[in-house]
Amino acid sequence: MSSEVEQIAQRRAKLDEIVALGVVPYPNQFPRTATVSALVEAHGGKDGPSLEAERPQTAAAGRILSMRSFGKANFVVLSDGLQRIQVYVREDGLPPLDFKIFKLLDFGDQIGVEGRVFRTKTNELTIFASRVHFLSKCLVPLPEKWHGLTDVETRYRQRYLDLIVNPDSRKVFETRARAVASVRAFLTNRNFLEVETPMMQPIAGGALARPFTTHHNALDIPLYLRIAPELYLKRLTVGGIEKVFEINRNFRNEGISTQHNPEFTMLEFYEAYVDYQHLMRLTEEMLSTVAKDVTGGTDLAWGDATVSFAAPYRRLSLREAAADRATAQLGRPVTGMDLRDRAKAAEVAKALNLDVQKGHGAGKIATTIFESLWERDLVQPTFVFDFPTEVSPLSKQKVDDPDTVERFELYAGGFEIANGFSELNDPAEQRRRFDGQLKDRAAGDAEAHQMDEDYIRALEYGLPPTGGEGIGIDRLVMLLTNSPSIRDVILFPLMRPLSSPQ
RNA sequence: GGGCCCGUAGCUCAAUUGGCAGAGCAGCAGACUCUUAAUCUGUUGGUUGAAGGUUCGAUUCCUUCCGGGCUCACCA
Repeated sequence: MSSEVEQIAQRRAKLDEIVALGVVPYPNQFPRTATVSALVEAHGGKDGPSLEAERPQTAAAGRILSMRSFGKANFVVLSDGLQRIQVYVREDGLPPLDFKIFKLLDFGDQIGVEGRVFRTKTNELTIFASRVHFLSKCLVPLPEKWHGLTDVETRYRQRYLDLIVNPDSRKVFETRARAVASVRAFLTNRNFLEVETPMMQPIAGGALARPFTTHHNALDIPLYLRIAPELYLKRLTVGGIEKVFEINRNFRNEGISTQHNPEFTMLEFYEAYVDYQHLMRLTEEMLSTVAKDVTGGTDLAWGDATVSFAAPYRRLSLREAAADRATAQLGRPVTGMDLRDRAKAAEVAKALNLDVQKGHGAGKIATTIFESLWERDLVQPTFVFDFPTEVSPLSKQKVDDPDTVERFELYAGGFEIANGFSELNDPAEQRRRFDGQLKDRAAGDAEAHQMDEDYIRALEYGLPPTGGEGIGIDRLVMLLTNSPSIRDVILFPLMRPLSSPQ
């Protein structure tokens, strides 16, 4: 009998036998003296004779990842989730009760082991067990030791299984943690203050996206899960926090793809008295530093390519770059100036088989043309700068060019990973921009920005010239870990719930 | 939401033109006191994602549904 149900029954019966031996089935603690990782770290470089001389004693604990039995001699691979060490269990090496317990163990069980560290004849670092303690039962059969777990659905739905049997998965999340720590250190070292602003907001602002809605009972008001922290962070800049950042979740009620999860982690930072040129330089410095901290270098493997995060990054003017490629694509001259003219831009877009909607002005069309012709090819880090004002309701216009804002997006790996701009700090102009967004909204654009009177009031107190930027942490981690899907770098990506059988 | 593809034992995968649902690992029983994908002998385990349909006969063909992957659209 060895269907899953039957194997669970067998394992439960073994647990009962362990209890019958007088053992506490689920003990409350185990006093270990070292983690498996610490043992590997401490003794991994020592040879057999030096370990024989030292005879280091240890008490370690972990999950059994494989068992090789020779009857009275047995080898067990023990894991702390990060590293693995072999345990040698022989009948004449430990108390009779411990050996009885050992014989009732299964692949996947949690045990504690006391013993000394040595090397076997085959030079494997090993704990020679003098005691074996039962810590917890794995009642459900685990995936196979050799092939591991490859079914992506199960890996995402039961991430714990993925972490148990696929060491590479654990490495991704170790890397993710180091990347976040590196970003935090980079900014903190430059006197940025880390803050936390509302995740539940009465007006979901700071980006163009559809929010999730919720409701507060006591106040009886609707609330939105934030789509960006932007407007709150700029209120803090008004309040005199000249360098501020937040690393936290945003929520957008939109499609799911290999590059989109409904909740995702964003870094946003604001620095007073600087413009977008400064932000681009700071970004180059930050990302090359993070890449080095996390991977040891600035060259990252990305599929078949290598992405270099060494500064400086290529810079492309949005309209000029779009016009260049449109020229090549259509075999006739298209200029950046053409893309400022609604009729000409729409004509070019149609020639490129792009969808042009009535409400879309020249700026939106130029942006669409750029994305369709360039985005996928931007594998090496590239700043795309000088966006149309029309698609940038929170960015500051260029002094000599009101149709263009001081804004950039950073692309790498073929997708956008950052968005930064000189912040619009003129309250009157901000009100005009919001009014323009309200018209889009009235025309049916659910992602258009809402009016935020409280934010305008804050601007009326005087926001200094400020540069602000958001960096998608999940996408950055995708690049740092060579992960093709955002779900590979999010521990529990959103999945459709499995319907329970009636 | 559209298009294409996938779903077989706990895991990884087979199954010829529509003709008895299989293997390896895991499990179970046994041998084995330095193995490491241990080995050897024996062995259990299936509502082939679900429900219908066609057929003498369906894992295979058709329909619907459920779940997933890639991709397009949308977005970061």
